[in-house]
Parts: sequence; structure tokens; C-alpha cells
Amino acid sequence: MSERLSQFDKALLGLRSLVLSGEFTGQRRLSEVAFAERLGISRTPLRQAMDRLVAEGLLERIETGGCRVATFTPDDIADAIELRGVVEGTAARMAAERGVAEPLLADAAEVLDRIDGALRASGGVDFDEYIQANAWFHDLLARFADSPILRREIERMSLLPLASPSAFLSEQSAIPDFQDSLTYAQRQHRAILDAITNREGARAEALTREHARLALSNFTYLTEQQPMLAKRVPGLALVASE
Amino acid sequence: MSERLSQFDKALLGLRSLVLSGEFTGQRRLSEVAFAERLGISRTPLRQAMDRLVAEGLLERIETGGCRVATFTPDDIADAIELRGVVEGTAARMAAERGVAEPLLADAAEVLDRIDGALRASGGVDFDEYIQANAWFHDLLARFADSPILRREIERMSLLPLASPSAFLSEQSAIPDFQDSLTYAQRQHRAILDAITNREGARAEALTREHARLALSNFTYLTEQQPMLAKRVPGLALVASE
DNA sequence: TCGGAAAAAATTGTATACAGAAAATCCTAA
DNA sequence: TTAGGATTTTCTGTATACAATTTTTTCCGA
Repeated sequence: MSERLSQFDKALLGLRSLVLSGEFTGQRRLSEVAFAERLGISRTPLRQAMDRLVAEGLLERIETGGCRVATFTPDDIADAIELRGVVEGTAARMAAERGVAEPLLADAAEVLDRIDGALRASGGVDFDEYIQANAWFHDLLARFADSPILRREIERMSLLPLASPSAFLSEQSAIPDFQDSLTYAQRQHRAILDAITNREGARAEALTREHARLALSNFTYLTEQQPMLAKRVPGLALVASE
Repeated sequence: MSERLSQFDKALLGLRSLVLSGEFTGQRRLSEVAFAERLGISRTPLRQAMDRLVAEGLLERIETGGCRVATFTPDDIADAIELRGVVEGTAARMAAERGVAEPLLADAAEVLDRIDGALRASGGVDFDEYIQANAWFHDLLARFADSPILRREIERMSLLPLASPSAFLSEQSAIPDFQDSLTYAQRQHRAILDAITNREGARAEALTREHARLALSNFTYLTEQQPMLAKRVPGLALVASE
């Protein structure tokens, strides 16, 4: 089961995790040689990985050469979350319009049951399970419409860690009534799946957008109440919007 | 004014234009050495350019190594056009909600006048002018909301040449009442700008989506009426959806 | 003539060398 | 002491060499 990793894969995984660790979140240029040595590979595949991370938006090019960790304002993150909701909403609408293959629907129902289980776990909510199952549901949503284009774009948007639905989940436990928020989110999941199953495109789209707006309001609350969140955001420099 | 191009820039521009020329639209693997020689550069920057084009979606990786020109079904293109409309619609809505800086609005008004001029040119519609001004308008739309995230995503979606609003414009002259279609599109432009100026977010979004749907229906008409279009699609293998 | 194995050729993935440019350091002069 | 400039150092961008695969060709046997 363990596929042999190419040097490029090593570079990509290693570099991404280093960037997300937050260690290099200053505005300094990232040294190719330093990272290549640290990851035990040559500069060539490391450079490829840097290019990739620039394309993902995690890094940004410097005019004079090289690149640095990207910085985002809370407004940027908010936009990314909302846009993700819009695109997922489109996926939901298309899925409803076109109909979804039975097996996928069955998978979705099962995943939603798993989320219910995580919410009702003895000893409080099982966060890890919730996060995983939630990510699974959103991935299924992206596959419902059977559109490679749509799927690709949604996947791309999930790459900005802060825009993905499960980002911050651990931070979010600081939110009052957070558990209620999760329960509410799950009710939205069921409503979305219901709308899609019933071929109600407009409703499926609206519900999915609304679902993203919940994540958005949680994020907004966090950044307003806890400005120091910036320090805990995994790896990306979060810059105060003036 | 002529900025010195890096080898990578040469590779990117050259390779993209070669791919779009359609010469390599078979399913064969693109040889790195061949292209490097043809463009007069070494394999390193060419390889970077290939990576970039893969990220853009113009090329796709081959499991055993290397990459080839990507293929799209008409359904894929249709999805891309629709999705572009959705994201542009979001930009329009956000612009209306947030308000747009005066200078940008003035630019937009001017561009729309240029389009009117292109439509009323003596000796028939000035297509080149229309295409250029139209692209300009859509670029302004992407900048209206003052959101780097949104702008980036819209730009990215314009990279798939077939999804961009002006793609096919020359082909589309084969459409009956095509000139009327352009006039209608321009009326939509004005309506969109009007909605944004009046801060009517929902209307701005709906109108922008509708605008994309016009392009979509033109594309659909073309592929249905002229299956041989595939041969004339610049550079991308268009595969019949079964 | 056809199928398949073996050898040959070509191609990719990776490492590394090198030149030119940017950045850091240090020295000098006000 | 500090500003400015020259020098040194470091770094990126690019070319190229090399090894491991993959693909093609060749050749033999059925």
C-alpha cells in the first residue's frame, strides 16, 4: 500500500507541511538550498514544489526572485470561504438538475450517519471523526455533479487551508454554542442532500451557500473576538485588514 | 517598453501558443527535448512551463511520465462556461454590495461605449475591437469587488481558452442572428453595470449568470450544428460526449 | 505471418555545475 | 557616528550530465 514517493512528492509534502507549520511565516524569502538540504533532496524537485505551492496560493513570488509565504487578510479568507460556498452551491444545483448516481447517494447517507455518530459520541463530540466525515461529505458533494471541471475547481479551492470547511474546527470550540453550531451544520447537510435527491436545484444551491455562510460567521466571530488567532492560523500570515 | 523575457517566460508563451495552435492535439506525449530545441531553450525552464500548463488545465499528466494535451468534452466546456458565469456573478454581487470605486466605474462606462462603437462600425461590426473591449469589460468586472481572491479565481478560469467569453467569437459568426446576439450581450453588459451602480447585488448576480448563459447557448448551438468544430477549436482536443 | 521476448533507443526524473544578479558586509569619509 | 559606496557572499535562474524507466525496434520461434 505504500507507493514509492518521487523526490518531487517528498518535496511537495515536506514543503507544504513546513509552510503550514508556521515556522516561516515572516516575510522573508524562502531559501531553496536550505529547504532542499532540510528535506534531503536536490534543488530541482524542491523548486517544482515551490512552483506548485505558488499556484496553490500558499506561496507568492517575489519580484526580484524566489518566493515567500503568502499573507491573507481576514477579508481574503472570508471571500475564499464565501466563494467556496458559491462553487459548492453550483455543484449541488447541477447535481440536483442532472441527478446523482445511486451509489454516491448511498455513500452520502452513510457519511451523514457517521457525522451523527460523532455528534452523539459518549463523552462529548468526537471532533476528529466529525472533521473527517465532514470533509468526506464535501468531497462527495464535489463528485455528485459528475463534472471534472467542477470537481477540479472545488478541489483547488480546498487547497487554501483556511477556506476549507473543517479549517479552524479546533479553534472554533472557543465559540459559544459551538456544539449547537455543529448540530445545525449537520441539519444543513441533510437538507442539502434532501434537496439534491428531490431534484430541487435552486434549493440545493441556496442551502449550500447558507451552509458556507455558517462557516463564514464562525470565522468572522473568531477573528473579531480573538485577534491573536493570527498566531495560531496554521502557517499563513494573517494580516489585519486596516 | 520591451521587458527582457526570462527563459521561463519564453517557454510558457511559446509552449502555450504551440499547444493552442492545435498541432499537438493528438494523444501523444509531448517530448521535452523536442520543444526545448524548437523554442531554443534548455529543458529546465520548458519543464517549468509544462508544470504550469498542467496547473492551468491545458495539459494533463501521463501516469508513466510526461504529459499530453488535455481533452475536453463539450459538456466540460459547457460546465466551464457556466462556472465562469457563476464566479463572475459572485464578483458582480460583491461589487454591488460593497460599492465600486469611481474611477473603475468610469473605465467601465468608457469600455461599454467602445463596444457600442464596435457594433456600429461603418462596414459592419468590428470584431477585433469587440473582442478586445469585451475582454476588458470582463476584466474590470473581476476587479470591481476589490477582492484578490475573487480576481485570482476569475483569472484562472479565463485560462481555459474555451471558457472565456470571447472564445469562438470568430466561429460564432456562423450562428444565425449572431449580430443580434452581440447586441443583446451588450445590452446585458449595460444592465449588469447598472445593477452594480445601483447596489442591487442579487440582480447583478442574476444578470451576469444570464450573460454567461448566452455564451453557453451559442456554444451549444455550435457544437450541435457543427460537430467538425472540434477540428477548429484552437489547440484542445474536443471529444464528443457519447 | 504472427506473437513475444530481448535488446536498443529515447525519454523522463533528478542532481549538479555555473553565470549573473541580489543582498549582505565592510570600509571609508564626512 | 552615520551615510554611502565598494566588495564579498549568497542566491536564484539556467544548462547539462547521468541514471532509471519507458518505449520502440529487432529478432527469433511457432
